[in-house]
Amino acid sequence: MASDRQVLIMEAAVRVIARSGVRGLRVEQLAAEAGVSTALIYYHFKDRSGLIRRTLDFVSDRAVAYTDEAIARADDARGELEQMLLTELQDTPGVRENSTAWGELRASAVFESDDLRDALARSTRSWVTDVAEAIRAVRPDANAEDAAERLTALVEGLSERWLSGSLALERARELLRGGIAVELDAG
Amino acid sequence: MASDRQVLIMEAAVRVIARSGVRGLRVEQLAAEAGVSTALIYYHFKDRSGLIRRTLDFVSDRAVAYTDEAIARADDARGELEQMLLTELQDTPGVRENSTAWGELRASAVFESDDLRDALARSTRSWVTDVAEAIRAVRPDANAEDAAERLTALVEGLSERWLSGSLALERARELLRGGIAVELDAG
DNA sequence: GTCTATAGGAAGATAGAC
DNA sequence: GTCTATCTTCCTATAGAC
Repeated sequence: MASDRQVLIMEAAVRVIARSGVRGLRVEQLAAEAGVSTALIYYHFKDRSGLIRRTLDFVSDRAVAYTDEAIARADDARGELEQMLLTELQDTPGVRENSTAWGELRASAVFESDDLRDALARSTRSWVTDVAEAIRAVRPDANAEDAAERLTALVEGLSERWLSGSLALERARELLRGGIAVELDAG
Repeated sequence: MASDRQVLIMEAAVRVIARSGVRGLRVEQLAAEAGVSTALIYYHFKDRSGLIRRTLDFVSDRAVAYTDEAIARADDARGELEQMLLTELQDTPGVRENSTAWGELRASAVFESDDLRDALARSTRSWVTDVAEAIRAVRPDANAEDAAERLTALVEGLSERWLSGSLALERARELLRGGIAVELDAG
């Protein structure tokens, strides 16, 4: 249900959000980035919060795509799990953009409508479920749901620390690998 | 360096930020909350961003105070560690306010000056160090630094999920308790 | 130090032509 | 579907009296 034009605008929105935050996104600035007029943005997305809401969906779809690619590169169940989580902690432009935007959307949802919060909760749940499944593939006896929920929350916490300059990327990745090991060791 | 009036205003600012976010903070609204005029706020804090910067220092000082109180209530080393971390996941007005503001600080630092980022990194580091020490008191042989960094990042991740409506508070607390157990079990 | 009143400027949103 | 032009609202910040 997203036209080419809409995709173009949402791609630009992710770039702007990654650069200035949801809070810093100005419709006029986005229009310039996308090479369209502000009126067109309102035409396609109704209003600013509609735009943000649609962009959130867009970002989480892209994250799913990244994750799928990452899984494809793994050659065993353990590697698949590591890939699923470590993918979010990578300094390639696309991933960094996506992670930054995701963190922003999460943070701004604290003050936004139930609509945005629900969408975010659904995306989160779906990610957790996928990770739980990957954990079961490695350790069928584990409490996979809890471990998955912790590991994904850990990824978000580490990612936010990385992006806010409190933690070096390589250190964040090392901590995450350790966290995976710890969860898989535990009953 | 903070007069009574300034403290009054910053306390009100934390309440407003917890309710509307840093981006949602309106100077006029803050003036009403604090029971002063907008002009007085500019008189004391120069401008909006000066106010926010000072308020964020105020928040991290308060977080340290909460943690100290929590530690005092514990009766053994393990309880001390749990208190230090679980304190941040509590739905009392003061803590929720502080957690919300802290999350806002972290999220907005992604796009702010090095000054703010450095202050945040220092506060984070100091928290991690305290937690690492508490871990060593329970398990002297543990890799306390890594565990502390993961557990505090986990707290932030869970807290953000709670505040953004993706996770029930009691579930977040349960996951955190589990996380502490898992880290203490591991070598 | 503190207030009232207001200047001045963004930024979201829309009207109307093409 | 898309643009140019503009309206209106809202908000930061200051001037000036007390």
